[in-house]
Amino acid sequence: MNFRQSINRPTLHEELVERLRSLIVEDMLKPGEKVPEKELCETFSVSRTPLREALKVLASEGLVTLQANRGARVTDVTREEIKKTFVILARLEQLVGELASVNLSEVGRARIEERHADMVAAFKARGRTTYFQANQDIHNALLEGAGNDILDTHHRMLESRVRRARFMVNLSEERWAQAISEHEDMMVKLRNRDATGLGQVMKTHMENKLAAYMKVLEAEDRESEEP
Amino acid sequence: MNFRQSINRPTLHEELVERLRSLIVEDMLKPGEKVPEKELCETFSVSRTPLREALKVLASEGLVTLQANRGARVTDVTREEIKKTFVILARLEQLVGELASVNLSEVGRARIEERHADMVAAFKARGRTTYFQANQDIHNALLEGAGNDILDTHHRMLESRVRRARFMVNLSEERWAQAISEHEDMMVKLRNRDATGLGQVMKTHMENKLAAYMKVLEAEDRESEEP
DNA sequence: AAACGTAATTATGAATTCATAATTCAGTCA
DNA sequence: TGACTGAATTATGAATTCATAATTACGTTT
Repeated sequence: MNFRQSINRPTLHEELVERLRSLIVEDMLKPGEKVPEKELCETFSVSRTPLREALKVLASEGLVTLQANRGARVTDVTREEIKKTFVILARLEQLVGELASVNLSEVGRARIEERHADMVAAFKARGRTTYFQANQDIHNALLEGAGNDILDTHHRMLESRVRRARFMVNLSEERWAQAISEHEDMMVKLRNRDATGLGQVMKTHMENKLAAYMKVLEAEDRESEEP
Repeated sequence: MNFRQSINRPTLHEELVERLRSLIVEDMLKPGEKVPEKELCETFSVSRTPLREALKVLASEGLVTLQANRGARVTDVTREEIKKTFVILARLEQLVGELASVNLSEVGRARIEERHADMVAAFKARGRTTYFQANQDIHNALLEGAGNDILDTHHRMLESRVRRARFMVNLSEERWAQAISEHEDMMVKLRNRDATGLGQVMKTHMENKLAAYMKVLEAEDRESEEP
């Protein structure tokens, strides 16, 4: 039995890392903005020490940028960096696919199929929130099913940097339909335990996400040029 | 002109992260050992605050493990974790190869060829230290040539966890020769700007490193079983 | 002597304090 | 009016202090 869990009272800075990460990923703290140390200390009612420790950790993840004597700012992820991150994520996803094909239990696979059905239903009903949730669940389940916690850690780090980007991508109806079709493909490959196949699809899936995102951005660029 | 450099006095905790990382990677602080907070404060003559900040960062990189109210220990990387790390590294190396093939300048490539020649010479003279250095330089140059700094960051993080492992691997004469031959292959692919090819070789190179490492460990296991 | 319990010591997490760098803002001069 | 100067204010990095958890040392009991 595992007693760790029950005793485990996470330390303040750990909790703060989580909370701050959420604030950034959920876009409550916007890119480029200064991280209001004092204010956050008050809202979380902690002293500066653990908060600053948490900022150091987030900085090492790249979510926040520190400047000596000028405090922390939410990293403004440039388009170039988003590209770079997606390129890496695509490879990690490929690996996730290959590993999950081999390591995922039948029970786990069945659970993913269920969530997949939910996701398709959400698509048909155009329920974006439900869709996003199911989608997220599937990816997390695959990641967990891969059985490589270090892969998991790095995947999460990279993903948090481009989370905002991923949100806006699926807005296009065309891309949405394409994503669903890619997911269908993933389920087929998973059913057949086709490691290489699933890896390939997941890699492509991610690459298409990037392509769709860049397309959205370019459209925005054109708009702002000639209003 | 860039004045940043001249003004740039890195903060204490940043410097400490570097120093501590070195201590761990160079095996001055051994796995499983407690990180002697007080002692290190004295040797670096800093207070506990920046040192502990540095430890938090190293913990997020996985180099150190924190336990609430029990301080920090150098992470004892298990065999399983080394495997998991190598698997990821192999994929990242593959990506490095593909990107470097495309992005590396001719000048950069020439410089790598030079270092490659040094490495081969070191191999022939059985100069391990020189060999390791040249090898490291080549990999760093490729990583830099890939032109993806985020890839670089994550690669370094993962590599630092298995640094010790990589050191002992090349000890076998057989593996050493194989590594040289793989490097020759890499140079050919790089000369031809064969992105897929270089990626493949580099992936395999890393996978072979893992295999060799596991072989060494298994041999050690057998020894300890029947002395 | 070994096992237990308890007091003393030490180490740790977090708050507070302190020195200094950065920023703001009022006042001056062109 | 607007750019510049320098004092006042604020924010930041780092040292110190404080409360508490963990560890050690020691004495007691069997």
